Amino acid sequence: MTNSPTLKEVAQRAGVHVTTASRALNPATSSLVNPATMRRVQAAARELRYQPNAMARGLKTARSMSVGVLIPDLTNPLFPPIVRGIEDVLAAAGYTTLIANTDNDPDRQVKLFDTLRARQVDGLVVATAHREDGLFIDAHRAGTRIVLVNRRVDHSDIPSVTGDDHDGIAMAVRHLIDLGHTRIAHVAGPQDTSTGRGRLRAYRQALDDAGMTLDPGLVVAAKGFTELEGARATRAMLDAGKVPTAVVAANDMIALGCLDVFGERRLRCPQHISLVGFNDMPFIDRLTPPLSTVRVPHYQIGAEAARMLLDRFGNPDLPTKSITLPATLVLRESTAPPSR
Amino acid sequence: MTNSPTLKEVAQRAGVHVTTASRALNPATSSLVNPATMRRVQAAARELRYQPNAMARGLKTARSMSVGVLIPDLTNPLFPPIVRGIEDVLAAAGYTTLIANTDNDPDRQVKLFDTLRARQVDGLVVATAHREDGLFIDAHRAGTRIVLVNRRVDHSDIPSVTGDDHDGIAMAVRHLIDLGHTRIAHVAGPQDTSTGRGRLRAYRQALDDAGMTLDPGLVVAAKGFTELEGARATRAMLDAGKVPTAVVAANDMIALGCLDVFGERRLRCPQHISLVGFNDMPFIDRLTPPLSTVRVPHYQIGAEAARMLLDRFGNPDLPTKSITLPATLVLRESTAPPSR
DNA sequence: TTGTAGGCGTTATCAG
DNA sequence: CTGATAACGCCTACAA
Repeated sequence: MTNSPTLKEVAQRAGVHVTTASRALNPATSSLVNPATMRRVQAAARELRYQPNAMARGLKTARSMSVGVLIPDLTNPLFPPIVRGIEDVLAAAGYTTLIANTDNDPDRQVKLFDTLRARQVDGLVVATAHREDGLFIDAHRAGTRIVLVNRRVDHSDIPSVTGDDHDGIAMAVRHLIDLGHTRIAHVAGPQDTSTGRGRLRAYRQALDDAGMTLDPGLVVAAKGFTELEGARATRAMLDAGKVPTAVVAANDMIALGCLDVFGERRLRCPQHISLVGFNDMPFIDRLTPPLSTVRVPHYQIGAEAARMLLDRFGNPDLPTKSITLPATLVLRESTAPPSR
Repeated sequence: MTNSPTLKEVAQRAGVHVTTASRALNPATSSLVNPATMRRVQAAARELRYQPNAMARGLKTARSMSVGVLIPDLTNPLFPPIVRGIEDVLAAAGYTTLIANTDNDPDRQVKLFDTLRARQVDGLVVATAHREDGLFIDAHRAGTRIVLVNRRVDHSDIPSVTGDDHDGIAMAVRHLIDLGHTRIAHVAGPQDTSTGRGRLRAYRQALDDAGMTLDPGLVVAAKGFTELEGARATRAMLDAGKVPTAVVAANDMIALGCLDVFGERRLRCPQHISLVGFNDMPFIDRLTPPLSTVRVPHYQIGAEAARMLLDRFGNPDLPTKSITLPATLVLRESTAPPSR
């Protein structure tokens, strides 16, 4: 951006040494400087619209005051609220957020991770972790500050903030049972993610708790949390002759895919078949029909993760913790008693 | 991130001087170095997972290899596609994107602008400009590299990439006229933005071109491109006793607000009243009813803006240009002939 | 082809 | 309270 004024110029204008100017402008050290000179320096800084050069400062202090955020894809409406939560908390603390889209591509993820390292980010918020993600396990072990959001890594003590998957699914299944459903299917998510796996387990357990036996044909797994994959998996189930009266989708994107297939097969929702999603992502309430789903407080997840990261900056030896935020069942119009 | 290896360490491991290591690792200068030593250096770099410190490099080269992006709010589904377009092009050129949300708050915008300046961004992509936006006019004049997306600034030669608002609205109005509508309203956007103003003008002109006289009561302006404001403005129009048979909304968010009010007033869309939005933002096709709207290629707008910025980095004296990308009318189920 | 010296803008550490 | 000096990690003349 052309030529930013430097501290030296501010100092000259104020008639003091660079060091003094530095001290005057730095809240932490400004108490050591004469109020009068302080005012002069601040005036000069204001007049020149001085902004300290973050790169120079970072080089000296070995802190970039920036945090990297790894997400699969910003255009998936699930993530912007999380990112906003992160940004709002971080910005208030003076940190800048660097967002990187991995597109679920491991190579890309490594590359982006390295770019972020090159930029000397002080820490990372990661929404793309897989259950056995060597990249983050190693980095965490090596001392990189990482907080996981949404998904966890198996057998690892990387701190994390997630929604209550287990309880969310339990409520969804319970709700369908209460409506009278007995053939409840699950279109699961990818099993190499903690969310995909955890929600499937929760579904199994919920049926078990209700004393219902599970029909393995009513469980299919999507290979990604996408509409297309949700549709593919649902089609596979239906094509195998398994027609449930209700479906619990592993997330809202997958539920969208279910809905697409219901349309193809002339299955009206909720008259012929009920559907529950997961996440309550933006705009899912305006679908036809408005989707019943499990709400997870995404903004708070992001905000909490950022706070956790900041805490760890302050005290690097803080014990690892994992926060689970409560889920809520949001009933709209995609669920109804089974038709006979 | 703990202690990144430095160039010095790489050099030591390879048994060469720092300078040589620097040259070996830098594509531009690597031709000056002995192939054998080059291999040694590269091996050492790989083993240490060396990443050049972007801050140190930036300090020396006076370029941060980063670009700031100013948007109102990431959770508005209009923006993620634009941001993705920007990021994809920029990342391919080795640039990092810094996203900042202004929330339409001028003070916040100034603050974020300064933060970005502090980070020494090499340029800016701005989606938040107002028609008379002193901040960007001044910055542009002072030599800051800026490209505007979506919105323009009046009487200014800041380069920009926008969708074809005029043609888009013209097609929408034409379509409604062709369906037989004669009482066509416009819920306009904020008039201090080029999009809000431009679309209103286009609406007027389109009526005029069709030889229809404009009923001033059928034009209301929202104070923001939001669902709430769209609803407020629509309510005001209806409360004034003006009931159109069709509405052209200044964008999809406003259209959402229109739909809300139609619901309140028991006006069925499209049976009783037709509606056309603008932007074709994600998920607007899954509404009840699926919204007819004007599609603007947002990803391409972002990508094109990034390319323009890169061009200007390469040649700072490039003449300013403004690119307009074509709009398309997307007909879905929110428009129908007027009922009698 | 490789090494030496200096400096980018800032702050930490001394000394005055 | 203020000033001098060095250093952060990298790059770029210039010299060898």
